[in-house]
Amino acid sequence: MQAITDAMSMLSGKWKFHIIGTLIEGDRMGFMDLMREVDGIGTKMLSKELQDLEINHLINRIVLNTKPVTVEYSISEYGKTLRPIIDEIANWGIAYRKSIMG
Amino acid sequence: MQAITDAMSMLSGKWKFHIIGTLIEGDRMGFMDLMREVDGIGTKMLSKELQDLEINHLINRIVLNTKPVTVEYSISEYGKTLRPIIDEIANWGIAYRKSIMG
DNA sequence: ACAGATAGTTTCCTTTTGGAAACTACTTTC
DNA sequence: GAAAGTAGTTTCCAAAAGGAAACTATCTGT
Repeated sequence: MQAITDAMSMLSGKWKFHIIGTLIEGDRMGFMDLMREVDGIGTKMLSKELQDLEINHLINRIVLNTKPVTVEYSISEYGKTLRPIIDEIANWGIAYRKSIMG
Repeated sequence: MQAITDAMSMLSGKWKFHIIGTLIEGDRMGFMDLMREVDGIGTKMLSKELQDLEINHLINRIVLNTKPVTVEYSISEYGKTLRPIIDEIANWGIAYRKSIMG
C-alpha cells in the first residue's frame, strides 16, 4: 500500500486529475485555455497546481516569445503514463452516474 | 471531467484508497485488524472513513454477537468494482518508486 | 480486582486546502 | 489613452481535514 501513498502524493488536491485529464485530451494549452476548460477553478489554484505538476515532471511548461507573452502547457511523456488511472477513474464515475440515474 | 468529480467525491481523503485496498486483498477484518494494517491511521480517522465508505455502499459492516463484541468489515460487491482503479494507482506508484531508485 | 482486548466517540488543537478579490506587468487593438 | 487580453502573484480569510489523547462501555482471563 506504500505505492498508493507514493502515487497519491503527486495527485492529491481538488484539481490535479482534472488538469491532467484536460491536458491529456487537448494538447498544448495556455493558462487561459485551462481556466476555461477546468470548470470553477481560480487563478491562484490553477497556478499552484500547475507548478506542482511541473515540479513532478508530469507536465511541460514553455514560455513563448509572443507579443502578449503566452505559455504553453502540455502533458509530458511521463504524465501520459497516468492515462490508465485517469481512464479508470472516469469510467468508474460514468458507471456510477448511470447506476444512480437509470 | 464531471465523471472524475463524481468518483473522487467518494474517494477523497488521506486513507480511503488504503482502506479499500486492504479490504480488497484481505476479506473480513475487524476494526483492530484494520488499525494494524493501515499504517499510521488513528481510531478517529479510521472510524470516520469507514462510516463514509459504508454510507456509499463500498463496504459492508456487520456486528457479530460475540463476547467482546466484534465487527466485521468487508468490501462490498460494488466496492470490488474499484479494483481496476486501485490496481492502476498501485502499479503506477510501484513504477514510480523503481524509476527514482534504479 | 485489575489488565487487556473488543470498538469506537469526543474534545481540543494544528495544519492544510481552497477561494475571492485586488494587484502587477506587458502588449495590442480601438 | 482606455479597454482588453496575455499570465500570473499576493493578501486575507474561512472551511475542511487530520492527529493526539482521553474517555466510554463491554467482556475475558488471571
